[in-house]
Amino acid sequence: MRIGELSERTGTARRLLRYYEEQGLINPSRAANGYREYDPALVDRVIQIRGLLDVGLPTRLIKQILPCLDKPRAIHFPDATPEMLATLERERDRMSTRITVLTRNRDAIDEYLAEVRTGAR
Amino acid sequence: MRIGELSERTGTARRLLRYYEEQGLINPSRAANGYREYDPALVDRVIQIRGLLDVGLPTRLIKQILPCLDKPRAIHFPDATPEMLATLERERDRMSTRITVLTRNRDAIDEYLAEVRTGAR
DNA sequence: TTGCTCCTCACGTCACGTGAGGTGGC
DNA sequence: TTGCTCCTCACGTCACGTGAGGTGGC
Repeated sequence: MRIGELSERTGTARRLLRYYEEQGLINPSRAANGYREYDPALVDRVIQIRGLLDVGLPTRLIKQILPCLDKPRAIHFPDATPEMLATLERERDRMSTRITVLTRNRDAIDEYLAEVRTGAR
Repeated sequence: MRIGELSERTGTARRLLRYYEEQGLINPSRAANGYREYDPALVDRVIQIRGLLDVGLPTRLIKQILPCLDKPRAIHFPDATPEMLATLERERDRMSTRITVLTRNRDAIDEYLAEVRTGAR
């Protein structure tokens, strides 16, 4: 598929799809006219990239981590160096912390909204 | 307290505390020698700011939302315009989405780590 | 031709990081 | 004086946003 379709299917700006390519996270081929051609499998990949960026991981790290998270996983076991595993563990813990903080903030806003609604009117 | 202590207590770089001040999110007073003086209540406030930035809210929006989230809440009911409430609702929903995505990613990494550990050695 | 998508620069933005160069208090 | 914290610029970075100016296919 071309960049427009991938953009729609992943909810990601075209500019960013080109940026991720520039950073080496995806590698679309080119049609004869120069248009980028994306494999359908890249839909999931882009969504995953977005998720990891969302966590705060830099593209440099995502580039290293992505192959580990591909399936079938067993094939990629040898790819995982002890350093990579340590990094993943640290990041997983940071993600857990972020989930906690996010949830707390979300609930605070939610509570506030509930109070306003019962309080007013 | 001074900037160093606030930095340590909130896990926030000094540079960022000055940045948040520049953006109008906090307003420390000044000692005679020019040093910033922070009220202890700002510890919670800074943590909350970090949480909201973490969600992806821009400082401009946080500046508007913060007073609504202060306690005691009842006092601030009149502050909440319908527009603000709509904004808060949208952001709360976006936060929920982010929590879901984050949790899914965290679990994917967690699963991978578990598989590697039982698979290897 | 019109209207769509695609392309490549390339500058702007926002929340940061990082240092230079200097001051005040123990 | 030494060593700490604080100060104000001010440039750099990274993941974006936004447009200019141009091309290809229905």
